[in-house]
Amino acid sequence: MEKLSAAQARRPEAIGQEAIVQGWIRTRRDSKTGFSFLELNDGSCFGNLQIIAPASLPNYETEVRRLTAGCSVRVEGLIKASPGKGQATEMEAQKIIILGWADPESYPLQKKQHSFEFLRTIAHLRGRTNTFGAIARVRNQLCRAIHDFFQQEGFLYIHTPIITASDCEGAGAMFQVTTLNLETPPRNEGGRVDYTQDFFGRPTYLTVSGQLEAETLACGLGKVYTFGPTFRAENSNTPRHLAEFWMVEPEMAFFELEDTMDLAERNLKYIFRHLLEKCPEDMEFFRQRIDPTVIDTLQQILESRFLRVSYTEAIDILLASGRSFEFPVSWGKDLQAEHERYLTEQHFQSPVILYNYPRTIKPFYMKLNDDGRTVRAMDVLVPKVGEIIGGSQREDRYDVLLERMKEQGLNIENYWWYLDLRRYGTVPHSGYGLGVERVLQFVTGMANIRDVIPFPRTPGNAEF
RNA sequence: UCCCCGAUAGCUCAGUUUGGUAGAGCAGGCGGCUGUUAACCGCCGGGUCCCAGGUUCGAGCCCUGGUCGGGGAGCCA
Repeated sequence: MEKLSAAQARRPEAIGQEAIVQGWIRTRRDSKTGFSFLELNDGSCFGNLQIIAPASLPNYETEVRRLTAGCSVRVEGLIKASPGKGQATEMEAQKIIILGWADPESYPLQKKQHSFEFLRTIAHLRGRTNTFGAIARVRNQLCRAIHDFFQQEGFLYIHTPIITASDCEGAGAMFQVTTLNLETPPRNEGGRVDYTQDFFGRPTYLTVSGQLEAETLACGLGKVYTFGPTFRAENSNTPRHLAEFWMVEPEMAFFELEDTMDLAERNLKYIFRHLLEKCPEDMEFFRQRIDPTVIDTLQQILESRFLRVSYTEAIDILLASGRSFEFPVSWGKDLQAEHERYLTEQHFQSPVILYNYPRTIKPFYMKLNDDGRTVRAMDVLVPKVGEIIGGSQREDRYDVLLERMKEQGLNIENYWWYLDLRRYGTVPHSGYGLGVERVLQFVTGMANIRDVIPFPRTPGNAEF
């Protein structure tokens, strides 16, 4: 007998087939006229497979009638058209084997809504809920869409290192990686820790971005992207930050900033279209239970062109808005969350690409404009979530880059290889970073980033 | 890291204003009813009121400190 997933068994084509399905019970409803309804979910799709368990089953009274949420079962039976509403098919069970009981007195999940705060404390079980099942499936399709998009665009998928010796990549505090004994580290004559005895013979860290390494490969292979975990040791406690998150970083030789904005727009639209096509049930769940606007918002975005607004124009818009912001607006200061929200949610009511930021608020690697005051940076801002893409054209002139590195106090010796890219056959090139969890938040409407990754890492929290 | 808010049954919460040692719904058990579908109806069991001090005849409630969680801010994706 063939094993079917719940997704397969729910399709009308399966009617008439004898099959085995396996999964976890969501709920049981007894009918006194000689059978029970079981809702079985195996994660293969949002919906449950309805099992009809007749009282004639030998273990009906002893076992089937004791099934509660969370129990795991194997069911053999016949898939039939369902006379009830709510599902096309159902399985009439011929045999039900209980694989594992779930004591209802202690099993934490019930057939009701739980708070996301509570579910976070049982992250090992929350994948069995509607919401986290839907997120896992959307996350999967999101990653697939990312790969499909870049492959179709002719990019090479490359792997950049997780462990890096760059002491600063312009993106915040880092986690140190060491095999030294922290209780009694070796010391040199000056009394400082002797890192020549560490595993790599020098201080090393978890990467905060694969960008610099991606640049080296782009300057030889053309269009590349890296996609992996990224680590930030910032003490950030917000619904939009994780200490460990996933990021896609395309890097393109011979791309100017305008090419990059176009790519970012195609990239996001490709993802949104893919998710609407591949996850209609899950997206409908998010629309009904999480945020009623998610589907409409994505569809509107697909039909419109992203606006491109320079930082200077954005400042003018904010100043002319007549709004009183908590943080005053002035040219040269970075935009605050409230400013970005005003632009995306009030003024434009759509995603916006801001570009040409003041040099003083951006990292060393961004290309200086001819005005000497701004750099070729671009951020894609979306309503509610804020920045989901940050990118730039990279500085490709050796002298200018060296000057900016000194300006920002970098240890030049660690970046000799990065400077070499400008010393030998330098080319204009650009890239950006796309935060996977931020995109997931945007498309699902989930308010807290800790609920779009299975095992969130945040300050003080590394359970599971 | 800063500023607010919160922690009461397995879960979601009320009770805090005005101190007098706890309630509802859901979940669970039992019974009823029904091709049901977050099923429905009745009964029952279930609490270290986050922790440690303090005030008081008496603290879930007031005070102090801590722990954990949430929201906002900064940093950023």
